[in-house]
Amino acid sequence: MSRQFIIKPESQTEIRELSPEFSKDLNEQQRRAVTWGAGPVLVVAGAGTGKTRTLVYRLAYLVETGVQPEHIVLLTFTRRAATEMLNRAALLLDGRCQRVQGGTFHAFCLGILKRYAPKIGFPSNFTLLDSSDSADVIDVLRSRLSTDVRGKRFPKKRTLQNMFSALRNRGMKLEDLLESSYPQFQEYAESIERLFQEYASFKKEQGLMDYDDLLVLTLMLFQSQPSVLREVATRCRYVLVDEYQDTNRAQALIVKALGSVHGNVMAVGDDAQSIYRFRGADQANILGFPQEWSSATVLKLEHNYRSTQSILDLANHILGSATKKYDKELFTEREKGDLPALVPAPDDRFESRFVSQMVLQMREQGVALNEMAVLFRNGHNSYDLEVELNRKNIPFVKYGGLKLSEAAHIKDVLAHLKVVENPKDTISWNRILQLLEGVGPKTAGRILEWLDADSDQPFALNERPYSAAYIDSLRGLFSILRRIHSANIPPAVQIELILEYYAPILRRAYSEDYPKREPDLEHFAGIASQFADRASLLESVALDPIDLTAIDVEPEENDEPPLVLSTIHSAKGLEFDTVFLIQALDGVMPSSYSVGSEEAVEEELRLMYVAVTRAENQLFISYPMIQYRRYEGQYFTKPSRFLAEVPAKLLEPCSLVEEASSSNELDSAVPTPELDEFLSQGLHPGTSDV
DNA sequence: ACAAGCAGTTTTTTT
DNA sequence: AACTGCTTGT
Repeated sequence: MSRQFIIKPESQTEIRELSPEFSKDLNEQQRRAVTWGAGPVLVVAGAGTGKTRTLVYRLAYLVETGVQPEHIVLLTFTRRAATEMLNRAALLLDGRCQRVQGGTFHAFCLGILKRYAPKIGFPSNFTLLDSSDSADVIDVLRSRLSTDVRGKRFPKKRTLQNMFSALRNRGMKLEDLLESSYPQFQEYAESIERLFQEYASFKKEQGLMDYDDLLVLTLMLFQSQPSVLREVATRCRYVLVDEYQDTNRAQALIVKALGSVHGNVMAVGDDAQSIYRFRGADQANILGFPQEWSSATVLKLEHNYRSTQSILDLANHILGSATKKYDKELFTEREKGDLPALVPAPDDRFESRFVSQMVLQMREQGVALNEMAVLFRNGHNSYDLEVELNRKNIPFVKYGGLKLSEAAHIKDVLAHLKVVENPKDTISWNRILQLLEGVGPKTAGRILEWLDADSDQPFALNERPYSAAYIDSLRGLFSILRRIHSANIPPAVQIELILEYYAPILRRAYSEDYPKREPDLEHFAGIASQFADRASLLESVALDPIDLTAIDVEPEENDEPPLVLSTIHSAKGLEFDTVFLIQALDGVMPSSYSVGSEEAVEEELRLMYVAVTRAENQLFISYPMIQYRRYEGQYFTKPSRFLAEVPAKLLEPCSLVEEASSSNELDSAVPTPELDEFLSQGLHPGTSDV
């Protein structure tokens, strides 16, 4: 070991008082967190207690007291959260924190790996796989398996991908994973294990990394190259981690590594809002932080500034049945406010009409559309409502659900770009070749064998026994690839060229609904034009898939800011004057997938808690009493078990009544004897009209 | 032998 | 809306 010289910190000798204009914005608990000196600390921040504000002021405070911005690392859950916090801190400081290292764990690790990849046997221009890319790779390997497992109930690519992901970021053994989560596949353990190995070596051979690799390979790098770790960790004088409750084991180890030199780690989170277990998040990270960092202090933020007392009462009640949590009780100094309403609707249509009419009514009363949100468990829970909103001309944006870059037609376009960027990308080659008429899986595979990806001219067609059936379209494809490859043209123009080439293919491949897909391509072209080069476009799309409907292509000046529709997961960290929680059904919340496991059900409970605590003033929870299923036809639903026992003084049962003038539609829609039975065992509608 | 078209099943949440 | 398996057509 080389000699070490200890030098004293430059500015940190005394922690200065917060300047007065800072401290007047903070309460006592927040101020303690903001002005925390050195050493590990966990800030348990309940919903609506000013967690973001605290982090922003913490950033500003550190910079203000002389810490160099590039020595601060801010790790967040989304890139949006990082930019927002850095911008807000910059406002407090006249822009002096631009150089804070910030972003998601994945983006941060990508930055490290780009620099050090050769040290762990990867090329420095490795390709990043997004989740559908990696599923495609797995599918290729899966289809190569011997026939004894094909055709039987061998897990599908997405299932395999989820298994592999769980193995990696939780550090589990396959045997245990199968036993606990996939007992039906235990007989295939050997083949799955082999596939897992093959997937890893395939990625290494081809220079590919998936999301989990970004985390796990960074850890491997740190482990095998202590000098790299020291170099990185030395620059991490202050590490701030947001949403700590949703970190997985690998991420917790990365935090541990980054803090290994200075130990100034501030983790901020709310154990009650841990909702990403399915992705490997481990609530044990936040619950065990004090043990992991032996000298850690725990600070709590409990003063809620967001919600009325009534909403908070309901939230506290819901959380009351959670078993694992830090003790904290949120309080507010706000008024009591209206009771949250529980609204059973006869069916989906009624529920949509209720929400849309209520939205209009609230708008009349002066609540802006973008101050209201409709939340739901699954991306597709809002389809019916979306139709209704369109019919009523109510503008909305939807967060969560399908990503733009996961739509098949966008993936087609992206595959062309990827092939130009990396001619060895056989997955993308397969995709674009099969778009040609007369080319299927077999032919595509054969053409690929004939191609020479290593040559200087990867997009030149050499002499091969191509069939006349597709040779013309193949020439067309290569001609467009050559044009994009050769000229140094901006990505926007490259996209234009591809779109021009792709337009007839789109019409042929999606002859039924191509008019719906064409606007997405324009939208994508608009986003792509903002990037300086192809590589950064592809990287950004992989790291942070674009919401399909979240951005208007060109937001017009006097457009009213739209109503927000969002999955509960995507609404994390947001707040709204009025919240509608729809489809609050058993089987949806909690999801029927979760009911086998107590832990999973408890996560669904926290999800309900997150949804409820988004609301500031008004909260409406609704569900349809009847739904339709393909073959069974109509069937009766059950309201969410989390709401079934809530006393009426916390959650007011309401009923929907059709206005007298518009006939008795309601009566005829509901078979009455069964309805009576349903109502007698469940909730009793009150008399409030809507 | 292989591609294309049709019918029926199945959909959580996301970096 | 996408994926799978089956049938038909080249």
